[in-house]
Amino acid sequence: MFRDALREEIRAAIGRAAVAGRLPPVAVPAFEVEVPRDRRHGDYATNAALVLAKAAGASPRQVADALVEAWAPAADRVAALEVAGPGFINIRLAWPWRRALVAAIRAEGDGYGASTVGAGRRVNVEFVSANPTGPLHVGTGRNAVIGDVLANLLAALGYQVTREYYINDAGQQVHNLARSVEAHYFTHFGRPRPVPEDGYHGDYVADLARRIAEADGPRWLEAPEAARLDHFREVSVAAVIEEARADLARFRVVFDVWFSERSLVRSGAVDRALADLRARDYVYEADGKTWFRSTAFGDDKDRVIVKPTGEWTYFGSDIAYHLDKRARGFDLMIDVWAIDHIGDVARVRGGLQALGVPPEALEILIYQHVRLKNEGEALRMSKRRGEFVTLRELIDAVGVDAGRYFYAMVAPGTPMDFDVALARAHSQDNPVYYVQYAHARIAGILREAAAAGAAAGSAPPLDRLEDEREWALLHTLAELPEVIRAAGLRREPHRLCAYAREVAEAFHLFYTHCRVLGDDPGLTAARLAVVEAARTVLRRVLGLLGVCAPERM
RNA sequence: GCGCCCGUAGCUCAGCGGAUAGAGCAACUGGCUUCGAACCAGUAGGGCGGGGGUUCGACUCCCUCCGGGCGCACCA
Repeated sequence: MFRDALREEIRAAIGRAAVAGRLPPVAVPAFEVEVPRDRRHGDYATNAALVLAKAAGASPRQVADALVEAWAPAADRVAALEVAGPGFINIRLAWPWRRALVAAIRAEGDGYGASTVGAGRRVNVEFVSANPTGPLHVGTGRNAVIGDVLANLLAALGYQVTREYYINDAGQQVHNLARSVEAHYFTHFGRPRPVPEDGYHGDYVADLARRIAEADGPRWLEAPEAARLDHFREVSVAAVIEEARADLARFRVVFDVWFSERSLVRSGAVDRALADLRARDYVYEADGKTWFRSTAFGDDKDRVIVKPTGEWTYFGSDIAYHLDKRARGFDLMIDVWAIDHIGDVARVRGGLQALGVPPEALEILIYQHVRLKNEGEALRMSKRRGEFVTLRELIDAVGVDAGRYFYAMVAPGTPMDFDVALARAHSQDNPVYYVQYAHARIAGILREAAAAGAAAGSAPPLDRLEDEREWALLHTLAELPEVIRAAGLRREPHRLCAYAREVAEAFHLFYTHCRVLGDDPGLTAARLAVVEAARTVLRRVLGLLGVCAPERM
């Protein structure tokens, strides 16, 4: 609330300075009100004079002096203005305004930090969408957390958010899975067959075959191959997806829509997309295949869209899939993809653009791989070979809270080294506990207060707040709306973790120096109000991260 | 070879064009008869891969080189 208000005051001051002839009448440039890194530079600082100097034809410090003179803020809002450094104006707030934040946060409650910048626009966040050919692995965990936290952030910003999982149940990979299950099925009934070279080799494949054998007996041995593979594929995909759904739910990731690629193909949507592309002259036939002119949209070569067999490539159905999302009324589509798909971005964007979808309607959020190590040894993961660490194993080892925080903490664009052994050993040192501990301490204070009959009440005497440590905490709490906005609009969930740590640190400092429960009922009530405000913010941030805010630890 | 991404403290990572680049872990020192010590206070440790450029100001933007990752399928 402070930053926005200050920005307005400064804008007005620039106008007044111009009217008074202290500044030439120039267009007001974009300027910032920010929290200075060094607290000695005040509570807030603005670079308004620096960005104004050139157009004003004066030195930044002269402009700053003029602005300060024209501003002359109310004494109960701003305690001091100071021109410093190259021409910053440093701002120190007065206590009456500082205290007003406590009342504001208490009034807004759990809604504090939300905004309406999304204006109800409909957003589809598609994430995870792992091939339904085996258990989710630890790399997927990163995708799950990035997508889920981003969805939470967008909802807090006033977007109408749908979480979606695209099930690739139509292509070669699920066919390979079916053939792998088939091999185990025959083996199960004493007719050993090797798992195909390009099949899936994990133990779970044998489990899938055994489940079919137990349910249906040997009757598929003599069934027509096509019917058998169809059935095996369908049953196996359903089982794998069910496992994924359960693992994700345990990780507190719940999807609104599970969208089947197969259903899309059956509906004829893919054919219609191709017909449309053809009508617009973006496809041609060559070498017995149908090609899409993706080079027209910056791709480095044209892409096959229909194979010689008449089957779709994944790319064809992907275009139809995104068109389907548009048809369902989404203004914005955000796909969360691992870095290994980066080469596909241009063609999918191109395909949609060719069909008249505006480029800004699709955003692809690329995140770097999770590199696995075990005690320093690099671990190569391969779902085909059945060599991977599952998401479930990770959660078993470190828990949901530490796992989610761990993934959320790192910027999507940064490769993440993940030492499994270290993750186990260090789960007790996970920064999430620092944050959760602050919340548990707050809960403890409020328990004690209730037991002693103390409470902030509806109108605590906030004028009793005058300690700089109290303000340091409030100052941090004031940033929540800004943090949610930045994290959501920039698609950078990790900012929440940095902020959560700052809030916890400010609270721990406050706790160490400012005794809450004491002999002075007025001071106790005022500080309890601060504690409640801190609890509101911590809950909110942890809630957005999908991490528990514990009452006790 | 081409395209995209990443190089910041011993390790893992933050850093929104601004003032003396931060945190966690690891190391070392000190603090519990008072609301929870999963905490706090302090010491030590890097000048941001190299070089140019833009800017009043660059870890941040541009160019280039070096190192690493991913991709360059009729797999998804």
